[in-house]
Amino acid sequence: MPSETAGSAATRRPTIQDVAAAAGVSKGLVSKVFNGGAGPSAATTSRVIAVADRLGYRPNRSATLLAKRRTRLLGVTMLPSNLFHGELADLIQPIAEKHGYDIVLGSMTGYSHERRAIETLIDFRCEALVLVGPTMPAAQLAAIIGNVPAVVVGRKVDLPGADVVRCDDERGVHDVIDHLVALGHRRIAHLDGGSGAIAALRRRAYRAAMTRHRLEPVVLPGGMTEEDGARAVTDLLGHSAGVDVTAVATYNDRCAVGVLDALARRGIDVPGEISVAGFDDSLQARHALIELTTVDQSSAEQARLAIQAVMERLDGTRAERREIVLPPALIVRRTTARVGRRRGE
Amino acid sequence: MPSETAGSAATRRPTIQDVAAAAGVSKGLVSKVFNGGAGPSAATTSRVIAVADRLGYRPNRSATLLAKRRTRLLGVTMLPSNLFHGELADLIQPIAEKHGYDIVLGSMTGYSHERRAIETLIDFRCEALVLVGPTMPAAQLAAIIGNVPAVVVGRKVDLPGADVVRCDDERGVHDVIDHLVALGHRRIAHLDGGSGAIAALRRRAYRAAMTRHRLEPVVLPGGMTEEDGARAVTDLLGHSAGVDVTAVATYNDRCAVGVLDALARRGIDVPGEISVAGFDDSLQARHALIELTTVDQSSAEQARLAIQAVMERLDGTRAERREIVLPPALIVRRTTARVGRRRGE
DNA sequence: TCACCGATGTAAACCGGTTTCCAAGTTCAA
DNA sequence: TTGAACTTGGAAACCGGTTTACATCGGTGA
Repeated sequence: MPSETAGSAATRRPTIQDVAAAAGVSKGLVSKVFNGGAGPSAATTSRVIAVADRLGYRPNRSATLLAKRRTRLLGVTMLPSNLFHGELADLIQPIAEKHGYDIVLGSMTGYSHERRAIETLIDFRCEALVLVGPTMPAAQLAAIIGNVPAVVVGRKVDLPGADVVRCDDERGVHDVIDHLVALGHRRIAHLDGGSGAIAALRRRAYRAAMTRHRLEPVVLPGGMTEEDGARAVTDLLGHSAGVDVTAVATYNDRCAVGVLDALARRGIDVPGEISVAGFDDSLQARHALIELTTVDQSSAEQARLAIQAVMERLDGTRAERREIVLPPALIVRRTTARVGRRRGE
Repeated sequence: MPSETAGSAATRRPTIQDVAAAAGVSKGLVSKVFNGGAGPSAATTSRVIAVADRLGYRPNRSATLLAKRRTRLLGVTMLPSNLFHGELADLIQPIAEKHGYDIVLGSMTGYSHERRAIETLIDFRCEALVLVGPTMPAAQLAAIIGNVPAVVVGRKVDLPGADVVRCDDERGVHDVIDHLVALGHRRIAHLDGGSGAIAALRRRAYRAAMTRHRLEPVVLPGGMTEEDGARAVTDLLGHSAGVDVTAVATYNDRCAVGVLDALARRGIDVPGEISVAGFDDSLQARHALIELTTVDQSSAEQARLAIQAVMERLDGTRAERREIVLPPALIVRRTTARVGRRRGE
């Protein structure tokens, strides 16, 4: 039996050199065996593979990445606790794989980590980035990604090197407001999504839609989560000004669910007393006990188009910037209804 | 102005060699500047940093990983679309960071990808693994992780090298069944979680609890998602055998939510006609329109203990295997009630 | 018999960092 | 004044692969 180098450290992983020595060939040849290049004969190939198997050899990823010209890695930033992001990542994975790319997830927890997450992905030499709902200012974003091909998903942002795939948020918001106005609502509040860029966009769209209907906008400071939605309701009902709001259009479904929660706890009927509309058409929204009126952004389609865009960049098929805007679809469910009377009136 | 090497390829990222050349020092010294070792003087340090800044230098992660003895990387496997996993990953990140570790997310989509996800993390030379709810058989798992320190979260599994942090699932299930029995239920069905290991455990616990109460177990084939829960209800009500079930204890909250959904669509009152209990105490469960009776597994505590366990392994503080079992907490909400009369009886 | 060719394999450079070892210069105490 | 110790920095080995240039060899056609 050929000696396997020292064999002293039971802990050290075998390297390509160990395999080469055990098989009695050079390490260059072993590399060719695994990368399917011309050179090794059939006999050698099977012998090397057998030895590698016996030794439990697996190539060192870092070394491979360092030595190879291309990494075939796709970086995807996401917020792990955001189900929308998670679903998108799930959808992206198999598509990227079909194109021969592995994906690396960069988890951004909170705002400051967004920068770090992107930098980490670039440091791993990802060939392209898929940025799911980044919240940074465009200029900062541009500075960080430099000339790495990127596609931004879900947010309107003007970066020379980055494509954009998103749903037409403005139209989605307008559709919601039109729907509520058609139901007779006049005092329609918007529960916003905080300081992010998408939140700002939807807020502006809300203001525009209200103005178009000659109605006065009421923006409630909110956030991205159920807690934010619930808290906003507490704030709203605390003020006397809030009591005559008959409908709330929220930043996303999560907020809307929080709003429904808070209203239910107070015994306020939806949609009898207040109508509520969300945004995303998440799984939660479809639930029979919730049946939230919301806007579908067709995330599967977004995932597909995002990968396609990035692949075109990598193939060199296309160099000019592209923005793909998908039409949203208003999904009317149970939580919106014709404006009604207040309890006790 | 010092020349910056060739300057021809505007695209190539500057390397440590470029910085060294531009600053007029050796690359070894540049490395020391960034890694805070003894050697460089204050003047040199600031000069090198200035040059690096100007050039936009960032170290190549692969090269660093390859050259360094330690990677200070923690691999975390997760299913991106699973909110429970996402929340756990979110909780793990800051704790790991406090210990000086970065985390790499390995996304496993479906069963076969679980192996690939773990292998990828090992190939990245993660020093330790946090496996969130792995579904593989223990023997396979052992073969893949080899002697990489690992902690399994949420699942009872007996691997010599791997610690386990989990909630006492058996007790959680027993608590649920005891609770339902105390409410007078006798025909209590279990909607199981499919083929995974955790599902098997909870299924067995359910059978044991029923047997203890001298009741006959009824296991409905389910799965992990809302759809599975809803489908199980359809199946159940299709059979005449199903109609006398008065309570359903599900594998997790997601199924339970699906069950509630399906029941609501059929106009079956919960908890008037059927009681439903979940498992996880997820955000969904707490919602005012749902108020699901469920079991809390204190995921924040699990995250903390998981990192602690893995750090002890890495520090060499502890070598023997440890299994930490957290007590579950039954959370009684609205969806379970004293057994009632059927509609129309 | 000779020049040439394809198949197979080796040696060495290289990817971009880190780390060890050593040299040169400075400072300081004896 | 000398030499020990400390500071600062450079040269080179190394991490584990990939890739290029080249060597070797049996076979082949002229």
